Amino acid sequence: MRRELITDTAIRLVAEEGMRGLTHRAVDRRAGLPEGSTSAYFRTRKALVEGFVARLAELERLDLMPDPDDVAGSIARTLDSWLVERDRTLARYAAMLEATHHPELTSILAHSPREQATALAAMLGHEDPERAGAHFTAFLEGLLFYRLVGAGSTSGPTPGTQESVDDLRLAVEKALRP
Amino acid sequence: MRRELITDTAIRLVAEEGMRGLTHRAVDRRAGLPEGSTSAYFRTRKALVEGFVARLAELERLDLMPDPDDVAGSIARTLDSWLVERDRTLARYAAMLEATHHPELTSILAHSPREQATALAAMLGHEDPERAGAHFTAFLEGLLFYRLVGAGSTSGPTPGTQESVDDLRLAVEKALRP
DNA sequence: CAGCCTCCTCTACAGATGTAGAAGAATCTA
DNA sequence: TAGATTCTTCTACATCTGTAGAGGAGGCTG
Repeated sequence: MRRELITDTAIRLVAEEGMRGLTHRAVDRRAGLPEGSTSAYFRTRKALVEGFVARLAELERLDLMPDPDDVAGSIARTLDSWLVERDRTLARYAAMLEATHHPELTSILAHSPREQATALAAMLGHEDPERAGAHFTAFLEGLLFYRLVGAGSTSGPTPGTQESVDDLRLAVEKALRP
Repeated sequence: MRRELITDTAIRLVAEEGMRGLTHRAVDRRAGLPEGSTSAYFRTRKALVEGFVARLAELERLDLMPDPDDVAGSIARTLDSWLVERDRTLARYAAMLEATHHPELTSILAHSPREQATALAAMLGHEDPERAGAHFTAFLEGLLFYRLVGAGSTSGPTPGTQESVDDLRLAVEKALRP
């Protein structure tokens, strides 16, 4: 339980201050724990990073498989929820960037929406489901990134509003067209 | 000139080790400069970060406006070149994430491909160029991110090859369809 | 009850980091 | 050439960070 308090705090810290802000003592302070606690649970920094990434993966292990009656709508709602959970999504980006030079994180992070997207594309009758799935995934990834940290973060509709969901749905619908 | 050596080294460092690896002394060592050099040119870490981001923006200030005779192809080639320039693009992602909690970086980074994308969408006869431009930009952003740090980084074609450009072109063509 | 085990807190310490200033080297100006 | 100005290197120091171990609090087992 202390363990989760620590990893959850780490996620918030990374979202707000970047990987650089993730230190044992900073987590202690932020979580209101006595100094040394984080260091006791995660002896090395590597362990702390892996712990926080694992927690992230655990929190995100919701399936992307959409409601067949409203594919675009349900995907749009999922995306919007990720925009609302800003901290978690930002922390995930930081973790993905980190995985670039620490390959062991890749396996922890892999929640592989790609296979799901491929399956989805096949389901919808694309001729090249493999590629279409990849492009579709890329598009979702891009929508999210664009709206959260890219140019769309200042200009787009406010996450959590109907307008935001509608905007996303329009984009998703377009991406789904074969 | 020493200044550029320092900022260019900083870009490489950030790409390879993340923001956490960006320290005055690390830059000195990496650039083969005597200890203290980076600290002399950029007295504070904030200055160092701003310096490296500014250099990044300077290097990327190439216009995205594509060849009208081969819109998809020229965009695909630009994207592929960004995949090839892996370090620079990774550093840009790190900088964008950093800008999330250091707003002053936003203005340095703003190279606004969005307006260009909007104009492009209008040119191609979209009914809602504003929105279509945003979606198009998001899609490009996503393609890049997906292939460089996302799931596509392990499975996609090798950047710099014809196959890579072709794959990107297919995606871009699709995104351009009204 | 005694002993044991787990969880937690505290403290220590070597090394890294941010920052600043002193002093030397190089270049320019007159 | 002499002096002034800028560029460069070196050094110092307070603080932060990663890491480890000693020991205490509390509960569980027999």
